[in-house]
Amino acid sequence: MPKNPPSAAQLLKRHATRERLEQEILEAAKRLFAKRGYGGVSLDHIAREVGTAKQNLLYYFSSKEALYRRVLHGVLDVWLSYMAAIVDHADNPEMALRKYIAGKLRFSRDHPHDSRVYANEVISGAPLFAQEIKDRVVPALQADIAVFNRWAEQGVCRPVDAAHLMVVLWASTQAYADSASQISLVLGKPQLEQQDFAA
Amino acid sequence: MPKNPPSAAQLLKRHATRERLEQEILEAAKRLFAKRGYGGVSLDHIAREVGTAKQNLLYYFSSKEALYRRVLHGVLDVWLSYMAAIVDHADNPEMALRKYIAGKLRFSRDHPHDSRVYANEVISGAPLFAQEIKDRVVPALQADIAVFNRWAEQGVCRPVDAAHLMVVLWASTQAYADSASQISLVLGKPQLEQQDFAA
DNA sequence: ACATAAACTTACCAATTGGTAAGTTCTTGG
DNA sequence: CCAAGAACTTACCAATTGGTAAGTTTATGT
Repeated sequence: MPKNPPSAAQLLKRHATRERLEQEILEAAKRLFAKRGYGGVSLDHIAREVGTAKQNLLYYFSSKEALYRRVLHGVLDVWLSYMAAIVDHADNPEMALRKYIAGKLRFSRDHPHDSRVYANEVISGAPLFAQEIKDRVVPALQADIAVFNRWAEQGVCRPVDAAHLMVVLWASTQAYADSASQISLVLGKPQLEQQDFAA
Repeated sequence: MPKNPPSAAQLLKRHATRERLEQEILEAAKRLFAKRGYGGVSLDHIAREVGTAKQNLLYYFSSKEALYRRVLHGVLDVWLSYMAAIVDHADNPEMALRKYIAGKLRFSRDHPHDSRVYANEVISGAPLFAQEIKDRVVPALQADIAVFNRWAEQGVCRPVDAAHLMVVLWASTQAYADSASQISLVLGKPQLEQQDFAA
């Protein structure tokens, strides 16, 4: 009775191809969840977009909710990666702010789907997201808030309510992804960048 | 063969009771659409919330989409009613801005469901809303933008890109309704007002 | 060649979806 | 009391939902 333990190299290759399709699924699911929200998307929908069968999705992800959770997790990864900028320039408030806003605008421009999935989840009260937000987002935000408060103490910038400032920054930059359809309706064309750095 | 044309008074009364239930349905639908989005809500869901049968909804509204359209229309009514403030103080920029921000914050506080329905629709690309936005929202916004531009010409305020200023204002104030769950997670308590007028 | 496991399909399933058609109850004017 | 319309239910319907179970194909190491 021959045993067939696959070699390490083959395991890696399989792992790679599997991950590729998995990523494809996650990507398609993200797009659809971004547009229609969790309840508005069916597994069939996602499967057709990827070009496979619904049951194959369930081979990769044990349930719709599990798939959605993975999407959320990935979204949060990207989001946080764009958030790290502010601490890097902890010496110069204006520079830090500019970098920060630029980074978040880049996030909105480069990852609009991520931004919308995030927004959808927040609007619906973050039923599945609350714990991850509490664990990963809140600490990051509070670190940033702490930086602002330190600046205020040192007199290097005006004393603002940093928490609410963060809310305003977050909302404004996020808007350029979430409300893209409306903004382009108002402006005529979808443009960004130059005008925004003024505000 | 006796004919029974109902009297004018009775017609009014019937009309009134009918409208009351209709409003109840619209209210419940609004809450649910706000939380779960269009695709995430079923007619059964709404009917149960109102305490009647799904088929009775279809007696009042010819289809799910028709109901949703009515909800959207109502949301837009409320939204626009809170938007009229800025033109009333077309003489004093700071006063106008304060009134404006205060009004939109009041909207977010008093009508969070409306705000979220609106946001959901915008995020999903406004598939059913585009025309109404074009007809009703865009003119209002452009009127406001014109006011700002006039101020800039008169030198009574700094020359800003008014369109983007409106985007930022809209996003920031809206956020206090749409992202309520996240904001309260960051702050600990859900509070408003005093801190915001500072920003 | 061949066994084995991974990758993918086919065949179902009960529950729910939006919607139609045909009743039935309620109200009201005469 | 009764005709008549409005308000509401009951009974369906085909299509779709998320999910399970049991196949079948494909790749791979020996």
